[in-house]
Amino acid sequence: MPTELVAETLLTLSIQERKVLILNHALLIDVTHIADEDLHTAYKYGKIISSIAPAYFQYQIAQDNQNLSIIELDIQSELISSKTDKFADNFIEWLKADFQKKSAILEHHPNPRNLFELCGAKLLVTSNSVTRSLSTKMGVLWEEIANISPYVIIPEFEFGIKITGIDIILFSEEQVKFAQLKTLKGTLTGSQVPRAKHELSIHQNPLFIAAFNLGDWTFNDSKIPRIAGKVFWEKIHMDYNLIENHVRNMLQKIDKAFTELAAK
DNA sequence: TTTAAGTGCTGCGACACAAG
DNA sequence: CTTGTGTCGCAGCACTTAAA
Repeated sequence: MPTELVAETLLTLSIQERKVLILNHALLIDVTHIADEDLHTAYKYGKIISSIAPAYFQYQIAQDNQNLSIIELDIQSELISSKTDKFADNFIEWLKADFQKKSAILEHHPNPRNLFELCGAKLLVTSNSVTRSLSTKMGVLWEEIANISPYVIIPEFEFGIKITGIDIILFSEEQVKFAQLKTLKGTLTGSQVPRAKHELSIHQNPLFIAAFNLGDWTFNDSKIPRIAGKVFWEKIHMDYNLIENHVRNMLQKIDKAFTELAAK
């Protein structure tokens, strides 16, 4: 068992090795003051990661400066579009498969799972699964795009570790912040809000983020700040208009593919 | 009266795990 | 090794109540 954990050693390892190392160190963290047992591991991971995060961010930022910096808008644009293009391609493939799957279900209709299947409404049943699936998958896309920034750490991508209630860790105003990243301001449904507050409140500098400044807030807490859209992306030195444009192209491409499949 | 906030309900996909 | 099942996190919508 190593005695201390520093960013420099972590950076030389594979994701899997990082995970093991962090797991081992997490065992030593005291959690007796955390009431909710379900959040014990989340608290441990938070502690470990916040201890190495400052150096980790410094490294990422230095590395970014050395290479082709994302501060260059054309480079940033290139990085974003590679994500959105890939997303569109993958999703359209999924769309085709989903249409076929739904056709098969409607032909045999063994056990209808919802009203649309029961009634053989092919386009409606597909629309239902398409919008839901699209929303969910895009949630991950925002994380991937944000991860382009050296001011961001996604624990899952970087360490292979999921922290309950934490999607993203970011460095801004000289602080390491633990946050949830959602699509819209109103993404969280009523019953999910108290849980989100609870999960965030055990970490230092919690933050609630909506990737887009759309809808109305459903998250409201006196101690946990919230930010949306451009304000967020600027904090991690990314250009909001660039992102919006690439996402617009992506969704229009997907929309077109959906229309064509529906017309068949 | 209109607007905002709070709550409960729904379905889909990813994942873990057990049963076959 | 495959298949079924349960849990969790993702999303949107309807409704009620309180505030402006």
